[in-house]
Amino acid sequence: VPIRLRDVATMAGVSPATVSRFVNGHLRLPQATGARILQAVAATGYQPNPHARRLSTGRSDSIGLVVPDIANPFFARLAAAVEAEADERKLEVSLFVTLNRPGREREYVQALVRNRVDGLIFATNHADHAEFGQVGDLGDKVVLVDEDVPDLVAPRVFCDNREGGRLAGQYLRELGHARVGYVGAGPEMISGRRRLEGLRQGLGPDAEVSTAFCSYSREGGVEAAVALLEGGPRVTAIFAAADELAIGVLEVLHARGLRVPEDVSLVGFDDVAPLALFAPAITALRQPIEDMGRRAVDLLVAPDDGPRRQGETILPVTLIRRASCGPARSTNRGV
Amino acid sequence: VPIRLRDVATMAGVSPATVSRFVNGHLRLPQATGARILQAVAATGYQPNPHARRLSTGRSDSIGLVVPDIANPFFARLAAAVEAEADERKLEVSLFVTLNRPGREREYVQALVRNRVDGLIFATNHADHAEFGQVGDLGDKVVLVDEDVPDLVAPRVFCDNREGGRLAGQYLRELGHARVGYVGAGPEMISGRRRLEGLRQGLGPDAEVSTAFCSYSREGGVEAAVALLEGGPRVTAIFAAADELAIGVLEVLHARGLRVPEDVSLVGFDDVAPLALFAPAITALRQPIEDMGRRAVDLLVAPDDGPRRQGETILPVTLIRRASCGPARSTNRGV
DNA sequence: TTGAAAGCGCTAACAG
DNA sequence: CTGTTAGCGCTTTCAA
Repeated sequence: VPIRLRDVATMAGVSPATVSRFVNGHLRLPQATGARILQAVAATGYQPNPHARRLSTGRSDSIGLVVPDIANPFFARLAAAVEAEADERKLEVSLFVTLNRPGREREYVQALVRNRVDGLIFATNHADHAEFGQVGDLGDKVVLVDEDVPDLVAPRVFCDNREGGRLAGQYLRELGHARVGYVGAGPEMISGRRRLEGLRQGLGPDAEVSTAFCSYSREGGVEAAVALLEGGPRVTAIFAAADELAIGVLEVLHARGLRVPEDVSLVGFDDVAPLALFAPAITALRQPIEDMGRRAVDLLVAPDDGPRRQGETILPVTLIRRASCGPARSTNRGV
Repeated sequence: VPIRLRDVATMAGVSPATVSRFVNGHLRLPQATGARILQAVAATGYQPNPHARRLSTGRSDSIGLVVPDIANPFFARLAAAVEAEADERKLEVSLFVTLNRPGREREYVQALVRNRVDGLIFATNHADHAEFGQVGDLGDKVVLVDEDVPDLVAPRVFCDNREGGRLAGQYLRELGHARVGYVGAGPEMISGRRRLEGLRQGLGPDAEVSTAFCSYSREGGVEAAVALLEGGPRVTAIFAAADELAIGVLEVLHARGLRVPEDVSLVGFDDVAPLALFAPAITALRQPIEDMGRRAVDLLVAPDDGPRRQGETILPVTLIRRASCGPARSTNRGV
């Protein structure tokens, strides 16, 4: 039989309201009374009924994490960070996976509006958010992570995409590369746009960059790599705007007998896969995922008018140099 | 302003009870009345308040997924499968990450008992479940996945651990290996015990296997590999009972200048990491994680007395042959 | 068949 | 400062 607040109250010889206030910390009680209550709670093993509490308060003390695919290591690590931070704040996390199913986002907003969750941490990796972008005022209950949703008013947590691109471009330029391929999201996505801009900036005005836009998936990387190989000028290096893309590119390169980095250099982005053990170990920009996840929760629970609620939070990226980039030589077989 | 059931009822000219019954499918209504209700729902955009419903029914229509670490690709993929299956059944999933923090498991059981979730899918990768094993009757509300918790009465979903070990052993024997190292969990864990038994069985009675027990983590793999290298007889092949372990072993091998498979062959387990792209591509037993996750949800929602509720469900594993295993030669440098 | 009313367990005005 | 009371919004017996 479940123990109710009332049972505890009876046992401690006080009213339910007193117990409620006391256990929720809204009330200081004389030593003796407090002890009696605590004692009754311990004796009965009382645990409050969360649904009753939620119905009464209108809060759920839980947040929703929306990701395209939790099997993707990037979002899995984001989830780990979000869960850890939420846990510290006694918040439960509900997992919502979109798998790019249309209409899902609206459902999650409904979940929010109906107080099923107190807030939403929203991560995406594609650009199609027709419905979601249009929802009106979500009252600072949503935080966007990693990718933008145009027209949606909400604080954002991004890594420094532009700087990441710039770092890669600069590094490649130092190695002498002047014809570089970009594999990644197109300008309709903020990550794609900024990384590409950064890449161009880092490479300098004399470099030539060929772009092959694709979705963030291994297949996307394969297709883009093929497109790069078949059309346009030969490149001596490829910048792939995600690990999975780099993996797809690498597969194509391997399949065509192109060596990395002797024939083509390769830079990835995210650094969530065990890139160090690949053949060759892949150089990549590392996103501060843990920080991003924790910060997102931070922002979500911050008071509505707090200073941290506005605009973008940009967290720094790091270039992790491994074996997949080498000097551009005139003898390169190129792509 | 939120729309309540009552508002819809008023608008449709019926009582709240009727609307409730109708929208929950407990009641068939004359065409006209039904249409009026539907119309009112649509017009107002009514969404039931989940907390009120949960309080009233004592169900939450959500399940808890307990994993040691969601950043671990194995559990991330398990989560993806569980979420997908749960979603199809209109079940929400709450994510509980233990990070091996003691006492957590008791909390999750409490969550279960308090109806915060209707059921728990429980995955672990260590053996210490003192408290959890002791809880009494969970009323068929828990399903164990991937690893056992002794003394806990609940249906279990495992991959065919013994067969996995056997397949590896047999393969290695065919390649001529007679001195093999085992890196993985010890006999206190069902995965460790069965995989090792299977390995011995597949290798046959004449083979010699050295064991290095460790926790399921990259560091565990490193330590175990070092132990294997330093103590005991040289081995010509290593069976690592998890991908991460194989990765740790590979790191040590690389660091010591040992070539795979020329000097040592290596077999992993799980096949969740992008093993095909490693140097060398790693041979591994593939677990049917998607099936395991879906089946677990299945079992959880099955009626209490259904035939599927009892005992273990064993799902088949597959040996994926890649480049990390080669013939045992007398010229092997060995370990 | 439909409706009125009680109640799920908790919180928070309000009153004493 | 403590207790009484009225909900939170839904489901569901029970009565009509």
